[in-house]
Amino acid sequence: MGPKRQASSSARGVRPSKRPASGTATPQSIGSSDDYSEAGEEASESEAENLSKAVKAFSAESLKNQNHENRPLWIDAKKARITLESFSPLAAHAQDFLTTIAEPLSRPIYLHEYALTVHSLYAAVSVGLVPQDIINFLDRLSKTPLPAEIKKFILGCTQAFGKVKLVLKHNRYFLETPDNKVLQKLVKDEVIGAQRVGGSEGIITEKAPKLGGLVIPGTRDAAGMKQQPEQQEQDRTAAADKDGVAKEDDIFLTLREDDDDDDDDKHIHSIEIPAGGVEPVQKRCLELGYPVLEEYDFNNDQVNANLDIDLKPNTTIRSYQEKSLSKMFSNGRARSGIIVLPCGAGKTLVGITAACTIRKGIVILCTSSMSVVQWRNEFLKWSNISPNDIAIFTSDHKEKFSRNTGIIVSTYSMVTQTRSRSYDAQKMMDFMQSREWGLMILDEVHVVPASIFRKVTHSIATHSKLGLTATLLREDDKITDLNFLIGPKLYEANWMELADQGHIAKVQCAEVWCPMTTEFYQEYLRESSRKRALLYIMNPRKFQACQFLIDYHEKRGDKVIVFSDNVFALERYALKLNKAYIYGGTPQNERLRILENFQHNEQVNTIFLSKIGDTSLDLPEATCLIQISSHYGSRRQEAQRLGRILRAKRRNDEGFNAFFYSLVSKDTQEMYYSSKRQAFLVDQGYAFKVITHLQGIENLPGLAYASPAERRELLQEVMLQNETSADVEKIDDDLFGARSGRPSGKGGIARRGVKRTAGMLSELAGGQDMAYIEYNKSRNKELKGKHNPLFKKMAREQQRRKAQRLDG
DNA sequence: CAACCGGTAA
DNA sequence: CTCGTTACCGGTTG
Repeated sequence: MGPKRQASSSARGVRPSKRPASGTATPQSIGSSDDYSEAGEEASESEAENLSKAVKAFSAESLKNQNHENRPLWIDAKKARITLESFSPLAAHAQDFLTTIAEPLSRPIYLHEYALTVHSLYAAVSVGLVPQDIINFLDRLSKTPLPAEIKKFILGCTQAFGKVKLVLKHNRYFLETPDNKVLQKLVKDEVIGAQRVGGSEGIITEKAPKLGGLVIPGTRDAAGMKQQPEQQEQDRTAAADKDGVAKEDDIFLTLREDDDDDDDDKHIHSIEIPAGGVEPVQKRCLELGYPVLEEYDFNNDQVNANLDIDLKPNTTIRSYQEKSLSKMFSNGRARSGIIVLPCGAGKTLVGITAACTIRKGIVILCTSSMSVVQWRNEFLKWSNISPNDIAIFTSDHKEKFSRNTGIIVSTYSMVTQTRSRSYDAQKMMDFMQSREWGLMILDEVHVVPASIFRKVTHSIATHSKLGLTATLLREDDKITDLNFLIGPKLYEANWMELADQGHIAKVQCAEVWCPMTTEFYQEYLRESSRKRALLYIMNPRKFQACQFLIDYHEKRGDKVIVFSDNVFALERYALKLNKAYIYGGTPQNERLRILENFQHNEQVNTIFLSKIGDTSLDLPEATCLIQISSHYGSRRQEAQRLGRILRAKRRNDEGFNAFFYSLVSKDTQEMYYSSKRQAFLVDQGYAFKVITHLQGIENLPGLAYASPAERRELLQEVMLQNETSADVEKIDDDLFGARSGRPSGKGGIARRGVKRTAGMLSELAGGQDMAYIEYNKSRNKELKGKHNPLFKKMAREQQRRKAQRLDG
């Protein structure tokens, strides 16, 4: 807030007497903006004066003049926050604009809140907006005159943005700017000056290129309106006419005139930079306040071979996908940046369309080998690319495309491997590093720390980068550098809006409060934090709620997924309810079998998943999701999980077509985490209903843990589980310190015998473990067929897990 | 020899 | 703070 306070006090000194003539009818009586925003601290202003001003300002007459329903914005100058009345007739347009220039904070039903930040403005400028446009637009839509601080803020942080671009032309890097003064300044800088090619004489001046007609495949323009390709260039106009609302175009059109003004006599000044100097120069420019935009003039790239790829003729992309792509390609070049779309909204297709637009060599990086395969399949499904031109590069699959250019799909870990590589992998990496790529698609940007991207961008030369993600947030701050490592956020979709348009499912979210049973709560109060978690997860009332909900939704014909982060709880729940479950230790083929059954077998309507389901598991359609334990306060996980049911669109006629339950034990830590986790979804506009009692739960036949005796037994098991791990922990600390050599499967058992104190208890716990392996079989076996060494294998798995549990 | 499994480090 | 994942290596099998 520091700088902003300063800005406001200096604004008071200057005190602009009049709003700029923006041609609107807002009366001046409302007072200048700084009066308005500083009413609290300006002691000299008398209450009466303020009051009379306010009365005048809000009189029927002046409200009519202000045309206030066409002014849906409230702007808080001090916090740089913008509030949008989403019920306004102009809301749709305003929203497009706001998501471009500001960070959406919270978008519930009626009022949307946005924050103007340095980053958001950077992103806005990088998609081609001019600061004055931003100001004019805000001024046009704001209910009150645009505060001078905001104006100052916008101009202050955008004047240097977007001025400098890094362009790769004919295989050479150029630092490019329309402002010669800026370039002179940069050249004088010692770091940048030392890097440039051609000494002090090397400033190149040329006429700015006219925007070339570019058609993004899959859009309406591509389908038949090729005579007017310019329409595509300005996403604002595109957005305006796409929605079929032609009324309010005047705002956009007036802005556009300013834009097109003197395109003809603009010049571009540039210096050349060697490939090795890109990183230091980029860094230095950032320090100097001139963040470098990366753009790829792929249409004029004669050096790299063209890739033979196009979307299949009958594929059309959805409006928001088009919108996001138009931000990327709006000036006929490819901008690097990040596109944020909810899961199930077709991120892959956006990537594919981008690839079909650029049509050069392409690298795609994913988090798991599963999604590598998926990406390849999607490419074959949506585009006409020849299967020979798209190669997979993972540990167990090392292909090359047959012709001189193509697509490589790989994983982050494959590319950033620092340890020794296998011979084939090394050869493949050499190949990737030896050539130049047109586009690099970075999937699931949010799960990868910035350091990985740094490595990736260092090792592979690419003209442009496109990051894709559903939730651009992490609990740690490893994501912050992304703005400059990949590029600014180009587009962020509003989940609610997509749901309303029927692109993703409408979800009813509920938090179910389960009271702790007295016995469990007693122990909960006594125990330390580590054991507490198990107690509130294994709370019998929660179990019952889970059982009830599964029963209820299965009867409705829903497919139910139950999530539990805690593997112990996962096993216990699944076994008790006789459902199949998948966790990390479940072998690959078994996973597939279970998922297959879940998808097609009428008898299997519920599966239990560990954290494995968050990513890297291609879940079939589910319509109900129950969460019984989760990872502390991770908003990302919550969002990711919700995303798992967004694809479901069956039964569209009803109000909701998907359900999301979060089971929480009342009066425990879980309540706190839960509220933290929900923050993101609430900001996206999801309303969480709290359910304190599930109607009819008492009458459910076969309700588990209905008798005190059963509950006591469960408690005993849980406590035993606790003591086991706790004891081992202590002993480990005493004997070996934090990390001792890890014993392999058999060794673990042998070692257990050595530790006397733990021995007895582990033995007991072990026995119980075995008991539910048996149980488990009964269900998982039905699903998978008779003869199988799987039993042995699973038993081994269990042993291994147990050994690990004992170890750490 | 290719495909697959199990173990380990990160 | 635990869980899950991947790459790589070496061994077995058809």
